[in-house]
Amino acid sequence: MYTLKDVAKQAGVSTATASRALSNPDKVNVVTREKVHAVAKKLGYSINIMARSLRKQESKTILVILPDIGDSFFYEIIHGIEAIAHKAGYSLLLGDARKSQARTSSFMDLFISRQVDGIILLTAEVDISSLATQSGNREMPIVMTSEYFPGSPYSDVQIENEQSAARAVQYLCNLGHSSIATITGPSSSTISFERHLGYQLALNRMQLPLREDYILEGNFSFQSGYDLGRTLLLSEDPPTAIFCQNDAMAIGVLNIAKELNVAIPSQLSVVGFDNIQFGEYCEPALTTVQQPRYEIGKRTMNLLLDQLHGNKAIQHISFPTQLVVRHSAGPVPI
Amino acid sequence: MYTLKDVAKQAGVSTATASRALSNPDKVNVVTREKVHAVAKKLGYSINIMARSLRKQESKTILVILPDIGDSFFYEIIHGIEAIAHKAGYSLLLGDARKSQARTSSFMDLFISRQVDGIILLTAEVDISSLATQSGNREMPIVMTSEYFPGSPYSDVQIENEQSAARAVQYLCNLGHSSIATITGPSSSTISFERHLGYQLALNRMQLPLREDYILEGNFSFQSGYDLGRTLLLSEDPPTAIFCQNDAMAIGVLNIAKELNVAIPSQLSVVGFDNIQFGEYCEPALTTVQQPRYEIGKRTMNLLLDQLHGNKAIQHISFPTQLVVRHSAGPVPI
DNA sequence: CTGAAAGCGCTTACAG
DNA sequence: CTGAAAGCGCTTACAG
Repeated sequence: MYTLKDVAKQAGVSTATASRALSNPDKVNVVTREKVHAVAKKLGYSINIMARSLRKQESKTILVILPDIGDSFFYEIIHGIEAIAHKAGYSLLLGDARKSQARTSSFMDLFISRQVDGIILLTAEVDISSLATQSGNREMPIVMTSEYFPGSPYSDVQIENEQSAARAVQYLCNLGHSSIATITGPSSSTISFERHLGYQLALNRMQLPLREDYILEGNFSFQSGYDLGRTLLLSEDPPTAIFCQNDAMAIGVLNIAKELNVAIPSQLSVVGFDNIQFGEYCEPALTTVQQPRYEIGKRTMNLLLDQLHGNKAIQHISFPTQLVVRHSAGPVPI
Repeated sequence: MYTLKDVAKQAGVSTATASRALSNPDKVNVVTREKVHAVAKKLGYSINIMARSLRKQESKTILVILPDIGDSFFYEIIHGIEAIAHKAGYSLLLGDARKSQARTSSFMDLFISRQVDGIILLTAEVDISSLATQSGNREMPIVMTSEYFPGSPYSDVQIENEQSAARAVQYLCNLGHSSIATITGPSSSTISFERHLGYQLALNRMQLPLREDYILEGNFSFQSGYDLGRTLLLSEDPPTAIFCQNDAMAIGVLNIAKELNVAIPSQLSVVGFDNIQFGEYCEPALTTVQQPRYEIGKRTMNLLLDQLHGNKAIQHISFPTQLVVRHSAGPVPI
């Protein structure tokens, strides 16, 4: 393993010059520069970025905190983040929120403080105040996406949750449904709250009553969709349509419906939210709401970059969505 | 942001002692130690690991290279790796192989050299020789899993691919099938090769002929299963069963079968491999081969730890699997 | 355009 | 048990 010192010596220059030749080419005479480059290449020299980071007091690393590293919903977002980050010379460090919580001492504590120049939060399930404290009053650039805090002091990029949900429910109304139930996310989730607002809005617009027994709180998991779907289908007055606040729950509903021999979409219509890959391969393929996840990721990282470059203004961005009509929703049964 | 120097000063000791109190508690007088700890806590001090890494010449970081960061197949393995790594004080850095390839200069080049104490390869799609060169003859501890090179110079942990595939195909035979096709992975894949050996073995055992037209090469993607499934189903003499070398392709077959109105399992039996989460929610639920992914991940990291601790012996570990019988395979149609 | 020197925040022989 | 000092591999004012 060669160091800058080796390169400098072989090139017959000081380490200062070698460093400049490699990192600030135009501050160095062209012939010197080329000599250094040649030697570096010959030796297979590669910089020790820990040393550089230590010296420059920046890690060129972004911490991305996800709710669950196993949930594929986030990957397109991450790819978007990565695309921009890479162009700007930043690397990504992926952190699992559940662990971060538990490991206040080791994980957060360690990473937050110095290893990381900024943070992207894909979850609201972090102790944001401890996060602030940990970073020792040094203001850590933070951007949230996918989830956020109401009245958040951080920039965030979201989708139009309310309108999107309203449009999905409206779609069911247009198919003739008037008994439309909903399975929401956990009450702690802001986006769930907003999507539920959309559900209410659509019903309102159609002058349909809000029925308590048609509003069930899930937790965004397949299992909760399955369980609550059963509750709805076995109730005295089952709905003819269910709007699920995410696809995993919608797929859960599809499964329990199948089990109970409730035909979809002829007897029950189901609409999801997110457009995860699997929804396309469901039986029947899931009608759902598509978010521009890659774009969201890119935008999120760009916002963070802004902050990293000293722009303090906090921004709230909202992307529109699209209803993806497939085969899990149809006309109301007669 | 406080440094060790601040802690030392406030505690009235040298930085050497402060450092020892924090990292090597028993090398320090108990009262001194506690004073240091108290100050550290009061100040919210957290170590700058870049400085430590630079000084100790170790990063306490493991690079995990995956074929595709979006493929959820790998997450349980990663969780297993993480569990052991964390206990041993290591962090994980996730790398996407496609990018690593393309970015020989930035990604690999940078990470391989010093940021990382060891590497876990979940793919064979890396230029292993460049990897060796990049690491500058310093022998980098490497363990492979999920995929490997035949006659690999690295330790690896695998599953019994051949036996597992043979058992799956045997299961189809036992259901009365004799027209059993297979959709394999790419020919460059060692595990695909082994699974195919298992297919051949089972057919052989049952004295069934190997038909060239029943052996199609896919690439482990949903789409290839879909496409090749169509080829098989529309052929003159379609098989009554298809063994797919992974679940994504099996689900592709399920979908095209549905489209072509081929009933599963009454007209066509399908068996997959891997037991990805989605297979359980398919219609019908997928019969497949279950690998102990979490255990595999743990074992892999343990092997790497061995090497990190100086144990040079290379080991090849093989885990058994289990056939998960669900509803995508049934008796041969009469 | 180039170099000597200081310093980023740690750890660790070496003395005492 | 404790401290002074060197050093990990860089970068960057400061001089020249």
